[in-house]
Amino acid sequence: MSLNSSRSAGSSGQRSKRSFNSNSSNHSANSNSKKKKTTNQKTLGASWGANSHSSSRSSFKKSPFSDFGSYMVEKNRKLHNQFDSEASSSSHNGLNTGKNIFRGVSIFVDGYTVPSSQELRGYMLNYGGRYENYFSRHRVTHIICSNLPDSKVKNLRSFSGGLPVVKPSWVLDSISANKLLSWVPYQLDQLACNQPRLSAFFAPKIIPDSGDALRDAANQVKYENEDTSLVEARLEDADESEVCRSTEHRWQISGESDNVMFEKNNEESGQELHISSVKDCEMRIVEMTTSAAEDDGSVKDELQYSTHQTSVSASSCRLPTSSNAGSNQSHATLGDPNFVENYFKSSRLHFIGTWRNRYRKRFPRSSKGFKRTEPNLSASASPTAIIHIDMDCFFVSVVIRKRSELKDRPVAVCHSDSPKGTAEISSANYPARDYGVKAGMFVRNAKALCPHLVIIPYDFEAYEEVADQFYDILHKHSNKVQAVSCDEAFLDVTDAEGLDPEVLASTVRKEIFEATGCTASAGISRNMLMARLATRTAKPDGQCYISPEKVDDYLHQLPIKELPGIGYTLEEKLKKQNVQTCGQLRMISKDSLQKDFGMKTGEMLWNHSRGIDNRLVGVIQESKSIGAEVNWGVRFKDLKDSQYFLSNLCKEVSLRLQGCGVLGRTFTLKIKKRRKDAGEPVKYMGHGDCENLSHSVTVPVATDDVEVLQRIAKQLFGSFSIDVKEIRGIGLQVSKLENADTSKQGFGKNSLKSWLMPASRSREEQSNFHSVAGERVNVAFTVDHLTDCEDRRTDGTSGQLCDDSLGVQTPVGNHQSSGEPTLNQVSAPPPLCHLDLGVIECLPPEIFTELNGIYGGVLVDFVAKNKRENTSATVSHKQANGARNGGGRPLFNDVVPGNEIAVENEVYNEFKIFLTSIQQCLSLSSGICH
DNA sequence: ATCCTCCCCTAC
DNA sequence: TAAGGTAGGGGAGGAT
Ligand SMILES: Nc1ccn([C@H]2C[C@H](O)[C@@H](COP(=O)(O)OP(=O)(O)OP(=O)(O)O)O2)c(=O)n1
Ligand SMILES: [Mg+2]
Ligand SMILES: [Mg+2]
Repeated sequence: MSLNSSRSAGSSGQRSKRSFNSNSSNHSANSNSKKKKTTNQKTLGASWGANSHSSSRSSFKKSPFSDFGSYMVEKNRKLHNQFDSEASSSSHNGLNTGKNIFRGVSIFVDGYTVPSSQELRGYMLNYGGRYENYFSRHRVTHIICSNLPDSKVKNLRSFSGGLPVVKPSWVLDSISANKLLSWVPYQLDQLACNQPRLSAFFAPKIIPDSGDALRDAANQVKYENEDTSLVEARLEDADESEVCRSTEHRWQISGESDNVMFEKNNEESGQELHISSVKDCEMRIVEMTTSAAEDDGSVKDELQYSTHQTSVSASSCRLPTSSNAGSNQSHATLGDPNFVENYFKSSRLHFIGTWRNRYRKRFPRSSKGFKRTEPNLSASASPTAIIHIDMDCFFVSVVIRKRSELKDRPVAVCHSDSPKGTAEISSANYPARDYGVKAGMFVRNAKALCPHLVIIPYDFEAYEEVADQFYDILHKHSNKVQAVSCDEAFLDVTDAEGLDPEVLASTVRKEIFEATGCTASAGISRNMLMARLATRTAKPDGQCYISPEKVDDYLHQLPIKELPGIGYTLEEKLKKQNVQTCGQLRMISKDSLQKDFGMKTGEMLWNHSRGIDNRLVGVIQESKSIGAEVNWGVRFKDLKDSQYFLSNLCKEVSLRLQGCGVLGRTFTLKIKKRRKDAGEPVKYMGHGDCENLSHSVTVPVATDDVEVLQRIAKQLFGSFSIDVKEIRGIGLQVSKLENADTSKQGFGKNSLKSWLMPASRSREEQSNFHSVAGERVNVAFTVDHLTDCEDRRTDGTSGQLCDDSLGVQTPVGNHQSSGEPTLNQVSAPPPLCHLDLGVIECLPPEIFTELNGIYGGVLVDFVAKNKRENTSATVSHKQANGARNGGGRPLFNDVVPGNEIAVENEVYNEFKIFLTSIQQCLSLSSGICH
């Protein structure tokens, strides 16, 4: 194949073969030194953004008490701020009936506790104490912890600095007793002889020595393992039992038909233990579900999320006795209470999955994709020039760039170096690939293929840094950059006048190498599809141009699996039609493809097999959904485990929403349920063969509030009626996103917001209150909500315009926004903080109850709180401050507006209709609330 | 037709 | 031990 492919635009270390375009004259490898250390601008809340991450990491080394997981910097900042405002507000909301039991007490919670640190925080908040997210000898008066592993006791002893280290039951018992009890009887047993030591104040709580430890372990690998029963099997992932059983199950192992190990895992052929307890468990879930679905004002507290204030007032007397401190540790993976956090911290897929959002923050540029009708076709229009560029074996390259002794050896990135391990290879360098080692493979299979494979650990921070440099360079050379992933992007260089795209690609690659010490490869062609394919040919450390005339030749022999968009399943389906190459694919008519695979997919197949691709290189559009899921290490012993886990997942999702500045209305809970007959997965702590279930609900008020999320998630969870022991994975996804700023302060031209607004915002509005409201309700609500409980951005325009997020904020007085055509659309009900207390208080009780239900039960507390406060001040408070959990009410209230309600006011009447329509939306869109 | 929900598929 | 996430595209099938 006479494609114009060249190598070595950048590397001199292993200066290779053909050098493209001799322009790359002299860039020696040690030009590394002149690297401009890219600055630490980076992202705000995201984990590996150098700013947050490296700072949190370095502080982690010094201060063992700082939280360091994903988003934790942001989280702690918020938590800190929140405590004060929550505490001050709760001092007015009547919850702290128990007076200020903990006045003068300031606790720091270390490690896993029962109840959770968040619950303890809630107790302190409501009973006059303080809660510190970070340890500080100056502020903390008591350290709370229970049942630390011995390894940690020593450290605890050294940093406690003479402060009391007591069990959580001290807090609970004090609440029960309604007075502050002496902490002495509650001193941690393990520290009974508590010796104050000021010195080792910053002794690490956990030692992040992973790198060397891993390598040491590698060096002392025992090769005793001779069980190598190598069997020809193509399916890595399957539990062995499944291999024989199911023909239709999809094994996601891509293109791995080589030798892999096939182990017999015949222990425990899936017997059900404790049938009775399983049944019992199900019963309880069912009970919860129905009670939640029915109109049931009083709620079972023991099944609630560990949200502080609520349970305090309702069950503070019961909790202390019911929860045995430290007895039950069976959360996911050996009872790590911070499992979610820690898990994400180590997950490579989480890293690459969340990278995009970090990139968004780093380059919020809104230079939008350009429109062109026929970008692809005839040469008559200015021929497009697309460059696709991708780092070579990215994760490996970054780590070994300074270890030249490894460059020619087979190397792979993996958590484990065990020849028996089921850890996955993340990336393998090219020498390793010669042995057949590939990303996604179990390390034991990789080792079997390549016994001398060198395993190196992850370094997410470094990946993030190199990715930053990578994109800095790309943006320098083109303003049409479409990020694909942390190591891969498209450039549209059509408009790069006078610049040969190949020269440009070469330049860019050279700069990347000089800046990062890592090589990249590039493909150049007329569209994104062909550019991407060209990159494959170019790798490693090369570039390749595919001219329009060569496209047919290039594709003819190409296996269809190589086409982006064709994965395992499509390949298999097409194989059944005797289609293996693009040439064969072309023989099938578009109609036939569309009949077999659907309209869009059929067309995609038809187009791609011909090298046609009409996509445009464009800026990443705003995100449509945000979620988090964990499908590894998930093993629940009882309902409590699962709810604790889910609660943490909600926290994570809430933080991500806040981190992205969006609120969401649709919530989807995904559950992986062990398939019947599926035994313990081949992969350690994996999910194995599962059924994937999902339920979703759409609420009328967009939110990012953790408590609302928890409430919703719990409700959804209940709707599954699943035995928690069968759960192998959980995920929560939020969609129908709205911009938080416009949602919270933008005033829809056509929504309830304006007339529920505090009068202070608009005098005019106030004076016209009745008439205006009446009119508008008529137009906007009765019509729209009935026809359309649809998602809508707060700005009617599809939302990408910066104008709206920036300035517009149509001052309320402008409410008429005069006869906008958008009157036909409607916004969701306003955020809590925008409700006019006066209006709310005057509502008839029935309507108030309904509204409260719509707001997830927090309205009652909102009113209670605000009645005692300066109303105007609360407007600026974060919504969460007002979103106090209202004592475990069901998420949705089923009180149907009674027909007999005396309507003395037209406004109320319209409002009632609005509520009713919302109610309909709710009950229809969610299968769980009738 | 067009929407919605519940999936499946794909890519990194 | 090990860290199988994330988000968009899209199809099937039901409700409107
Ligand atoms: N199954 C996978 C695929 C990718 N990655 C991570 C590691 C890779 O280094 C990075 C980039 O993915 P690429 O597909 O670009 O693969 P590489 O860069 O490693 O190799 P190549 O030279 O083929 O691009 O994403 C991963 O962890 N697991
Ligand atoms: Mg790559
Ligand atoms: Mg890539």
